[in-house]
Amino acid sequence: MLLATWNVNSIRARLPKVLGWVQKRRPDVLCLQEIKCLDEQFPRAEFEAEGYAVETFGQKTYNGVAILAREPLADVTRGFTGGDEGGARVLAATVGGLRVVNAYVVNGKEVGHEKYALKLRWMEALAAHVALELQRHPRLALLGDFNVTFDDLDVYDPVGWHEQILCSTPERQALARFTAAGLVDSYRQFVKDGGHYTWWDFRTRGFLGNRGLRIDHVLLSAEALRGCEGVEIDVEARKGEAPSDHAPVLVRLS
DNA sequence: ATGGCTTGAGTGTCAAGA
Repeated sequence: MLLATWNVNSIRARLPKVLGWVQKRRPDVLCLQEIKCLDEQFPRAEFEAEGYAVETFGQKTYNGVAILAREPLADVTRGFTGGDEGGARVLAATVGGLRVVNAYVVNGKEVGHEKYALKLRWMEALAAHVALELQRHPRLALLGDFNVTFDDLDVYDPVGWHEQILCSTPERQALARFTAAGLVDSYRQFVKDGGHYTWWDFRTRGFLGNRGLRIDHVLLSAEALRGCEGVEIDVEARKGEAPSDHAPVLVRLS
């Protein structure tokens, strides 16, 4: 099973890019973040025509997540207890015996901002939710845009980003709650060196100099990790006309 | 450089992203 996550920064603005990528890579499960539309505005028919089942949890203008899968999506849940404050950001479903939890973590704006406090609260509530999901579904993947780096290996300029948003100690501690609950950062099981990122700033043209951050993650339970054969950040998808500012992350599971 | 770029909303310019 090929499992993927991609913050597409508007599915309607990115439709040709995402459709072309799906045709090329044929992921079995694709989790999307920042679809930025209502459920009824999602280009469902275009993906169904490619053989995908589609579940969405959207809202007007901001946020919004979706799961596409080549097998039926069962036990679909939208949001979680304690997560309403952040908007439409978490969508879960079971596919092929794997519990898939698709998350778009609150950005937080800047350290100390009220949205930063919301981010930390929201992540704590999500950790509690995922712990419950893990009890019921030992084979689980929590994946998406976490808006947090694990450590300085995930940062192109650790001095410049020191204790800044996406890199602060409290955010990293909140991220560590997921690993403490038994989930593993699949990427680091395979890639031990730095310089591998999933997001690059539009404004500074960060992609040109690979000035990026690794903030999109695929976390796997021990049972799911046992079948993990490889990981990839598809930087090719960050190139070309009108790309998202994020690249997709893929994992191969047996 | 509270900037630079991109999107959505809505038709002038701001909010939000990370």
